[in-house]
Amino acid sequence: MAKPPASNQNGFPPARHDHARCVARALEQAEGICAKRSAQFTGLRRQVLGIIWNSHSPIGAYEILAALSSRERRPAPPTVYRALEFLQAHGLVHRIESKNAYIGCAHLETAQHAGQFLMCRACGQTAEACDKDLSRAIQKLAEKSGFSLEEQTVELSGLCPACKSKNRHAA
Amino acid sequence: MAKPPASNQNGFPPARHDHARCVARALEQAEGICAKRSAQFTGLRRQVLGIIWNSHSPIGAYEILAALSSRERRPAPPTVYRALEFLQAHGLVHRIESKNAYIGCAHLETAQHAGQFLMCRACGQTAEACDKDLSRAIQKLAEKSGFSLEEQTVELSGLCPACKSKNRHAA
DNA sequence: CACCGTAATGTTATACTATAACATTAGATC
DNA sequence: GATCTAATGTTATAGTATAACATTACGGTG
Repeated sequence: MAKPPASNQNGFPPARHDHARCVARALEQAEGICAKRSAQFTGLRRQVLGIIWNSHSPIGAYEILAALSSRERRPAPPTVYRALEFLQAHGLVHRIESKNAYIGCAHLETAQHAGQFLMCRACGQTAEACDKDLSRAIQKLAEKSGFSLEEQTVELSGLCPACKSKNRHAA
Repeated sequence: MAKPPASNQNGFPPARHDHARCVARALEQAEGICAKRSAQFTGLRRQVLGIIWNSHSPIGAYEILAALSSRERRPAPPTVYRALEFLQAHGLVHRIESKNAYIGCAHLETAQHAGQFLMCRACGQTAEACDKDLSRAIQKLAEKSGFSLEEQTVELSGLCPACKSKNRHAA
């Protein structure tokens, strides 16, 4: 059994952690998930997922495109968007609507779920929460409104613990 | 004292309601709010707000631009985006991130607040909620994570009560 | 193994969303 | 009415996303 991913209880990764493990773990899990569904986890898709997992901050489609490019190879936008579509469909990445950007799913063990994101405006690091109480409150609001809930976007912006304390120490 | 805006308890406007009253009320309140802050509620800004309030569905910037255009007058995008910027800054409209679109604020009496939106995927109608329990759950999640919350995006998509019952009768 | 059909990727063009930078006009203040 | 600032106009361009069609790679079948 693989060790759990490096992260504090608060969902934000420690400032210094073995990030290679985060990436390797995500790719492994993705591979397993795709195999189970006989979905093709192709080289391109793996590469894009790797690029996305390169950091814990959401990354834009055109940044991915740039990372994918080299002297010999210069893919066009649809290449990236199609890979993203696949990865999103299988719950391997989430789209951050308020940033037009994409981030790797941090809860691959939880089948199809709507993410709740805590995004630091200073360092960009983004934690994915899966808060029961929050989910329940959303579900209740929907019920109360006679609304049949299908999808949800919950994106919270502010300062992560690390940047908050940095700020405090500064002026 | 003006009558409250037409709406069911669930936040969605009744299928048939005196929509002219919604618009008039929004414009009046906006006028008051701007006056209080000595912000200029110019003709253009009033016109854009009126276009946005023309329906209870979010509207895109370029749709607003089209509505603003005529044979004699054909404004450029910045005209609309600047008006939107002003209206957002004063809490008169909200941006719906997941749709790149804008909707009139339905809670002008509540000073600067983050909206919670219930968006019908069938008819587009969007209700703005201000759910205490949901807000509390979000705040709690932030605290638990040591996160200093500044802004939030909560956008729920699904079927509104009316479309839900229509769907049930069909099929 | 050769064939076929489908899924994936490549390629070109274009649509949609948003802003930078500078010019002009309109309003407030004195 | 001169002057200063806020608002709007104008031109150009950046950034995000998809449509449509061509080609390639892959899995199954005879």
